[in-house]
Amino acid sequence: MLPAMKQPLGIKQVAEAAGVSITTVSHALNGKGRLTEGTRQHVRDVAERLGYRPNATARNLAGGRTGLIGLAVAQTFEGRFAVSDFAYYSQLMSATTTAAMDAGYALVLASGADAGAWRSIGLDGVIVVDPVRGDPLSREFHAQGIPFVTTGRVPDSDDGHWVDNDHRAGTRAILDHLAARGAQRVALLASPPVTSYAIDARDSYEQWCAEHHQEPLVAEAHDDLTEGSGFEATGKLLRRRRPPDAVYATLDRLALGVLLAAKARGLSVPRELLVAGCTDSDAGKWARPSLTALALDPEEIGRAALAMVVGLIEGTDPDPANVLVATRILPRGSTRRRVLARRAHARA
Amino acid sequence: MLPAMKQPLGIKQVAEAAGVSITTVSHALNGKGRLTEGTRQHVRDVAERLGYRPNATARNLAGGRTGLIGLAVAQTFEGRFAVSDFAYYSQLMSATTTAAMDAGYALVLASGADAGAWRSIGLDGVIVVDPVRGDPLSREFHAQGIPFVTTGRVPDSDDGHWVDNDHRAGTRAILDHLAARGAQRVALLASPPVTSYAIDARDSYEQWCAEHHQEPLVAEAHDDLTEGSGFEATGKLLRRRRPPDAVYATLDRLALGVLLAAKARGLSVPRELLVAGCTDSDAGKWARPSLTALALDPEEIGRAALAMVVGLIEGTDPDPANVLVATRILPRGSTRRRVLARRAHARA
DNA sequence: CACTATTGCAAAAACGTTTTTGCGTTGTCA
DNA sequence: TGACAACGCAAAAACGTTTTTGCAATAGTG
Repeated sequence: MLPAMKQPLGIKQVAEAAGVSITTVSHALNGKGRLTEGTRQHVRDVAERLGYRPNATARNLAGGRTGLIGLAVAQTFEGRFAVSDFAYYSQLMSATTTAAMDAGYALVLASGADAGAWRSIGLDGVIVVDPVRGDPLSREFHAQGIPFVTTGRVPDSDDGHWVDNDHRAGTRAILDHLAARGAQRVALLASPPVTSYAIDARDSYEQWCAEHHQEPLVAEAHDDLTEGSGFEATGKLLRRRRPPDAVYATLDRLALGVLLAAKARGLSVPRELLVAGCTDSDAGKWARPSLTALALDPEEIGRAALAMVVGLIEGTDPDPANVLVATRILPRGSTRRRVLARRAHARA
Repeated sequence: MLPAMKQPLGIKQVAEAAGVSITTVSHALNGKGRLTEGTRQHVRDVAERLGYRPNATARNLAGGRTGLIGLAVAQTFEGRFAVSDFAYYSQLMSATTTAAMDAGYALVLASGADAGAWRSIGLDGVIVVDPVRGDPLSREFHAQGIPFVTTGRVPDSDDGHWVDNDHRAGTRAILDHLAARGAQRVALLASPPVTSYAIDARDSYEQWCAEHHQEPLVAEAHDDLTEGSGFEATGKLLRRRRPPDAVYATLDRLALGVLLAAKARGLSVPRELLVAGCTDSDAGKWARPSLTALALDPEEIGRAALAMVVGLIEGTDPDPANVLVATRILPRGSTRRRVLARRAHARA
């Protein structure tokens, strides 16, 4: 079968084959203009027979929109688009993609590593995930006049459109949970305060400590935000003269590191140390003891952010400009204090 | 600050401000044409000062490319883009995104649920993940003449460009591993044979059984491919008159279901039942006993697929048209048979 | 010094649509 | 039957770039 001299199949060819003008073809296929149903159907048939697909780029140029929404993860690690490293990101991305499709948009992915890479893509709007202080991505999109919504707030700047987990309430709730399970001295294992969630957790923690007459005890995970960092940071906490009897880690992977560190030092969880982490994940569910989590709702975050950015794009100014998504506590083994254990603790 | 009457900032405005033609602006910014270095720099300065960003859509229309590569997951569940449900997909997607950025492309995501959604996006190429039998997505892209690469082969059609895990070799290796740990009667817990990996695993298993004079024992996970399905299917296996003493599940989540089922029946893993799963995941690492896995390499798959589709796009016909990526076995607790256990088994 | 290359830039044609405008033709009503 | 609206479609102008072509002015050559 000789491949026919591949002449481009455009609206012009369809018009010719159907014996009408390109205007009529466009109108017929898009349901616009004034055409007899007969003409409309005829054109549709011809287009179908020829297998015509309108050129998306040309359509975008004429229509002034691309149907693309960007999803940029601001917090990257060594330039990699490390979505798979955190279940939260995976779920957020997945739900956002589904929501975007439902709204007639497609999602374009990239890391925030270089803002320039975004320049060559025509985006109708953008969702910036976990913006950092003085976020370059947000600046870029603002400069370009592209509507954008952030997931998490831009630190030191409360304006703009954003969707966020209610970290303040959540942090207080999980600290209350730990206290209710007998914790007398809760430490915070936190990521560096470059994102709003890290800042919120820290602030709430300190406030909570003040209210509960506890001395704040904060360890910061350096390097990456993995189990290794959590392990290391926990080591320092436990070597203190007055070690904590509970740790709340602001990320599940850090919390898993706490479990490992406890095990390495022969500390029993939850008997001698209560552990809770933020963000639920499979790993936490399967760990032994299973990890009590402050569950965020990345899927709702994604859906809300998408709805908001679509609102911005399509002109219906979203009101309110900010959305807080509720969190909930999933109590599991790592904070399950048995009667026996409680007595043992009381003696200590 | 009154917002200035927002006149569009295009190449025309830059040309006017710089006192040159739009041709010169285009040439200056793209490093083409014949211009004095002075002119070139002058135009660049003006463009910079005005904050000019070329319109991506127009550029695409003129240039005939969009810089977009689609990533379509063919196997969807109830229309959702369920990337986050499987670590394999998350990692594949993440690595592919990074690779795409490095190659100067951006990745567009969508589920394979409706092939039509892809029509309105101008894609230079597509990666179809885990195509199913008679894959509608592949058909669509083939019809549109868009270069595409599949990750996993299209069942019943070995042609086309594809990248795949070496499931045949991997399956044999993991079965050998189980046999070496004392398994006498290995069952296969498989997903429905709609994708090439499911088919490959099944074929290899049956072949291996024939060679090792074992009666094949296949259970199929219905409904979804989650722990629940694995649990249920395992129940049926274990209720047989001659139950298996080892199970290989073609998906990690199914394998986790096997662990749960064993626990529910009071069967000790690995002493009384060996368990292995395909694809490594955090959950498997943290499970107790930890799950022996046939680790795939989604990141390499993603990178290879991306390189291949870029090759197709840019005309350098990729040779070979097919790539097999090696797998490796990660032996963990679920197949760790101790001396004592082996003796117990020998007696049984 | 005449003739040809080369240089530096501008004009214009593409890219493939959508949308606005325009213009005959037909139908309606007084 | 004439005026006017409604109808059915075509022509042409956008959309904002890139790329090809063209044309002076300058430099190089015999």
